[in-house]
Amino acid sequence: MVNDVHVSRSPEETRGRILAATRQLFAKKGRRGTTTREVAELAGVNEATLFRHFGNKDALIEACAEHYCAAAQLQELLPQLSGKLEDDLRQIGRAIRERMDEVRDMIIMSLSDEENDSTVGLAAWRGPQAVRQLLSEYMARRVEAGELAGDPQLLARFFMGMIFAQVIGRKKLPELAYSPEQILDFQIDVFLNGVRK
Amino acid sequence: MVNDVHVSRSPEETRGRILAATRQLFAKKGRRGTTTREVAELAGVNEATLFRHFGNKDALIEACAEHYCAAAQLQELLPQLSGKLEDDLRQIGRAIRERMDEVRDMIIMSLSDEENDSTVGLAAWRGPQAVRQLLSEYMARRVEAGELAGDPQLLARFFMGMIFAQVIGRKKLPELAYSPEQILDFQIDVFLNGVRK
DNA sequence: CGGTGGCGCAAGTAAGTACTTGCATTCACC
DNA sequence: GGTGAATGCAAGTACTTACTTGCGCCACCG
Repeated sequence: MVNDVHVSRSPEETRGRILAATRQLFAKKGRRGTTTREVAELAGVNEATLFRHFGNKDALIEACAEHYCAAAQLQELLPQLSGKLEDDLRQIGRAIRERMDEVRDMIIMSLSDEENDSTVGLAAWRGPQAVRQLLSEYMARRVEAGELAGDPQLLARFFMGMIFAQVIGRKKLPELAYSPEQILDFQIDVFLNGVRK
Repeated sequence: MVNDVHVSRSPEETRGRILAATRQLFAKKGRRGTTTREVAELAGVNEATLFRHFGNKDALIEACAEHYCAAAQLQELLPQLSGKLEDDLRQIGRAIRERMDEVRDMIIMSLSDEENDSTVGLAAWRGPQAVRQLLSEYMARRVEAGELAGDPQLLARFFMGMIFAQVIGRKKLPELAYSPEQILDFQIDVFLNGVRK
């Protein structure tokens, strides 16, 4: 017996562990800063196994981006909204924030990616893009109903930008004494009512 | 004569060219993705010269961060504001946007930096942090004057977040048919008046 | 005019890294 | 119980990269 840790792991599980480790490390150290050895070690597999699964490093990155950047589930959320604007926006905002939190690593990674049209870059932004499209349509409906004013595209972008800034900046700027939910409330409030007394 | 390009360049100029090249490449490819050879080539100097100036790669990065992340000049702007809230905010917003545009590369680089307390990370965020502090104080004054409502810290963070999202997302999301100035106008407008009709 | 300091150039070193290979081991399933 | 697929393991290859070194060239300054 060479290695005791050989306890009935399916190839799918192994694959998943490698992908998880890849995501984790790439987010911290970038595509070139991460070595296949590190990934294998963190995943608890042998480096050779990694290559047997994915062929080469680029394919691993591609698989990782594909795996973690599935289409957004906002589409499922939209039909079941209450109809009350403020509640809707809060639910949408929460969904977007959670989604962005999940792919935060990938987004940051894609920001500093050298090729602008790389697989990672495209995959990481596909989710947000789809969300923005849906959000634009939602805003357009609300504008048409006379509840909002302005260009729906701009409104959607602004709305997502608010959340984006919070998700990205959270780790770098000193912590505020507010929970994410409180901040979301504040954002919705400003978005809807403005700050002028 | 081995190399014709030896025409009276001061050491300071050489140093500056290396720093500029460093910034440019690091922004695109990250700290590990960039090689000293590339930097030297882009700067038009020999690789050995680079090491003679900075010693090693880390010191080069440090010098680069230090060089391009001097304290913000918002402090100079504040005293000469008109006093009219909307105009003030527009001027402040413009200054912040321009400043963030300048250090955008460094910020992105610091986002994906492995060590959270690295020199680069700290230096790149020093500017924004200082700005946020000043902005908080400005907001506090306006709240005290009864012109704004809410926690000044939150207001400042929100304000900067708006601009941050625009600066960062500009290159990745499909272009909008608005100029940066128009978008700033829109942002100020939303910030001040809200979007509810 | 002589020296000194900044630089180019070429070659080299040591370490890291992507990726391969051959073999032993274990587990699942027939 | 035997077979095959998935994996661990160790060693190795070819390449890149940070960094060094020794040398000669040239501009400038006294």
